[in-house]
Amino acid sequence: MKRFGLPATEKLKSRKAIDALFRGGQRFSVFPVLVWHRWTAGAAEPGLQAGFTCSKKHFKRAHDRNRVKRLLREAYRLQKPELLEAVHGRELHGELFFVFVDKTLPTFAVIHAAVGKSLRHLQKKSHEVAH
RNA sequence: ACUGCAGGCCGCGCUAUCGAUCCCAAACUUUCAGGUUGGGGUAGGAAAGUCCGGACAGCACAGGGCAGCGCAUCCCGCUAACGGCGGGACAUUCCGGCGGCAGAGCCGGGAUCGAGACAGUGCCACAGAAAAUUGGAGCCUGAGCUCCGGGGGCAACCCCGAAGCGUGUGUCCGCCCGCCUUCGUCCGCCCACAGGCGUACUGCGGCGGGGAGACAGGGUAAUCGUGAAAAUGUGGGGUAAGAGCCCACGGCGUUGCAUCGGAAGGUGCUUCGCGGGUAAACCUUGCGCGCUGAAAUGCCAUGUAUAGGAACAACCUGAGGCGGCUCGCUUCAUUCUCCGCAAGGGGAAGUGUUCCAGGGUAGGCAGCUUGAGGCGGCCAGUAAUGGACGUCCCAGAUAAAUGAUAGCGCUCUGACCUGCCUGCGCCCCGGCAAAGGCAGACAGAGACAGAAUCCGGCUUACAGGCCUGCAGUAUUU
RNA sequence: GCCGUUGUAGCUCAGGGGUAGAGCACUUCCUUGGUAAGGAAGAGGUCGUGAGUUCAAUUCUCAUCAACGGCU
Repeated sequence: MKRFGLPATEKLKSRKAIDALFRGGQRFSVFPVLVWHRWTAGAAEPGLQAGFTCSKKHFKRAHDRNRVKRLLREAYRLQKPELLEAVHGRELHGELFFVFVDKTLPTFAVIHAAVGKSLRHLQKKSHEVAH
């Protein structure tokens, strides 16, 4: 498997799963990113599924929303392997959702830093869940 | 060369690393399927707005009426179709140039939701007499009514006064009778008054004309501060005053004829008329329009209520009428006919059994990308566009791919720096130099914007660049 | 993706061709020992934006921008 790949199976796509995550999941914020997460212990297929979004209120143009989501996805893709290893070791299934909450178009550096920090935080959270 | 207008076109590139998705191939694990490796493809001119027109799909469809919606100069053409596009013309209007005293006219370019205001209805604030068969002021007329007196002066004229309007306007003359009556006035007498008597004066009275005035009535539409707009303009005649009332020359519309044009329409003569504007007010005329939309539609998986469909069975919706009465025809009522209304047409209806399906769930497949397709030159055409030929397959996602980072290049911009060229000017005459051009360095910027069934248009957004045509300005030849 | 509605004062809304209004809020004054209530006066508008029709547009037409709602 590619170390930095992000195939469709690692994306959170089911409408039901997303609704459940927003209803029953936990969240924390590393500005300008808001992260929702939910963990299932002892899952048959351990792994991660992630989704990315931003508000239509803050970005009117579809072109700008696409840009924000691409940056989020790219930052996640490049920094996730560490977390993924930890998750596989503890036999967890994690559902993540990254929401961009700022109103101005960001640079890649800002996104990269925020996502990296939130992923380290997530690793701590997964550790708590496993024990 | 610059500026302006109109039209058309392009709308960043390359490399490396790490990814996403679709297609093809290979081997691997293997139940479907999945990942791995290799190769190839992957956003626009507007993908946007969703304003028109279609393709495609489902449903509906006896034939009309009303309503509703849309279109609107003429001719020809293009297109699958259009409210779109191309060419030419007409009308209105704007701009520039020529022309010229001013104009007429000519040339070039732009804009136009450009049918109808002699079918009807409505509206036109404020102001103004009046906003569409109007009548205030003014002007003219006017039967009858009121008034036109006195004084000075030779006279011209001056002064005071009538009616009336209103605060200074406006103010007569002729004739007849000068007779009759004694109406009027003055004086005297009788007398409380009424009345009577006497005397004198005036010219009373009648007729005709003129002037002034108020008002009933009538005529008139030339003038009237307005207003966006005031009833065809100018001149003459005409009249009590006036008026297209009449005439001449015009303006606008219209009838007919002639002529030019294929037509809209133009020109000339002629007939009749001259009651404004507004139809992006209602409306009228002509033409066109079934409805819903890929979340359409078909299929698979899951499948418990029993709303639905089909087949079969027998009693076949309810009420009424007719006949040849176990049956048939017909009327009314309820319901459906998938945007409205009324009529009308068509179909169906209750019960049981069996089968299909099915409240829900929100997964998958097809539709889904080969098409009014792209590219290339050729041919036809002024062009829109069409034709044949060759060649290519060129996005297909679905919490939604087409990207991220770094470097190099390209284009544009510059209160800066360096070099070179031209050299307005200054002076010590070979130096300094405004402004401009070229090259380099540095810095900044690279717009508008992201497919969602697919096409044709329209509209809107857009850094920068390129091309074509026309006009103007300057310079050179 | 498709369909529709609404933009008027700080807020909530009228006005549907002829000088832009109401309620609340705001400012000043009166009243009160003071505040509220009450009374009097006042200020505040590119009628979302741009074109057009008209003598005249908040109103009619077209385009555009924004907000909101519905279909599933």
